[in-house]
Amino acid sequence: MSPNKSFSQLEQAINRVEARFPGTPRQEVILTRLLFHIMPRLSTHLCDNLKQHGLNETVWMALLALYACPNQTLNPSDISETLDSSRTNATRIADELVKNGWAARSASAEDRRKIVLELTPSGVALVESLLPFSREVHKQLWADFDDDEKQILERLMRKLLRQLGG
Amino acid sequence: MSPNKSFSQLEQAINRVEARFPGTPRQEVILTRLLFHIMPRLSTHLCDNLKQHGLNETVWMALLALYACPNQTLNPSDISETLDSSRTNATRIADELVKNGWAARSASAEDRRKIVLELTPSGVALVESLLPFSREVHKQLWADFDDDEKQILERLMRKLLRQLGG
DNA sequence: CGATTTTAGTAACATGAGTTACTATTTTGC
DNA sequence: GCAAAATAGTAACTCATGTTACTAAAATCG
Repeated sequence: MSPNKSFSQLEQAINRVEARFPGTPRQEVILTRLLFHIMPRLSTHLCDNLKQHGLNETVWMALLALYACPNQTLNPSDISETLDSSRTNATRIADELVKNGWAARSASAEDRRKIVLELTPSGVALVESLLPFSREVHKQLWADFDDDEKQILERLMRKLLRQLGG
Repeated sequence: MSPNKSFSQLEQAINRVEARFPGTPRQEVILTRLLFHIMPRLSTHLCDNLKQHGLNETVWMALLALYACPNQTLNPSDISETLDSSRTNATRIADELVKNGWAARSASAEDRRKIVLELTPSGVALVESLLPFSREVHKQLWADFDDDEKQILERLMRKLLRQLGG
């Protein structure tokens, strides 16, 4: 993973830049950098807990998206939208799901441009066997945060997302 | 960029998974997903504002790291540590800096395993010309957040980072 | 001191995801 | 109804970065 010991090295760099060329919006820079520092660690953390079962974060989310659908079917475009990734990537994810027998591709009857991806029984079984595990990981990740803190954080993140046009 | 309209699609999926297989730690999942939703947008946002000047987020951070040093020199390993990326990537970043004439490579006198990267006058000029611009972007990004909110957010993010071993 | 371990840098390879370009199909608007 | 525009899926290519393997040069310690 990342070889860095802590965030402090970066903080010192910020301080020294300020000394040489004053005018840093210090807290704004720190907040932004904290996000960049957190994300690879969060990714790795969640992925590690899935890799043991032969899947990665993206494929897991796709499985959940399928599982969430009434008839557990989705078009690649829906995958792309729900996972917030490109249509190209949706094709790849579909390939991966089919290759592992977790979903099956078939042509759509009503719109022949479309492909239908349907979760197989094996896919359903995988989701239901991993869900409790995944939920435990999420609970532990946020275990140090009390209800107030989580509430505030959710509000602030939504605000940031809005600012970024999401 | 990302084709998704909003976060709501994902929230609905979370709700439907809960309906089918109860027990979701809802807020914890939402918080985690918000981070994943925010980051690509934040990356793109910051990158867009640098691409116009022929550099990307990583190279910009490396330039700043060099600029922050007393004698504006750094070893590739230092780059790797400060930017929280692999030594391999540090080599690539160094290649990029040298190729553009922003830094120069030379052998270290005291430790012959090491390479010294030194910011050139052209590199210094680039940093100082872009800094005000970059600072403006940061200020606007967090403009909707008051001091209290930023304070709390910083505290909570540091806590999360600690939880992730950063 | 000399053998072993650690550190620095890098190249070759692997992974994951975006961009562009293309085809087939459907929808729209005269 | 049909020409033009929009949409779905995909392949080929590109970009950014991590992993593994290797070499050379210190540092350690017995």
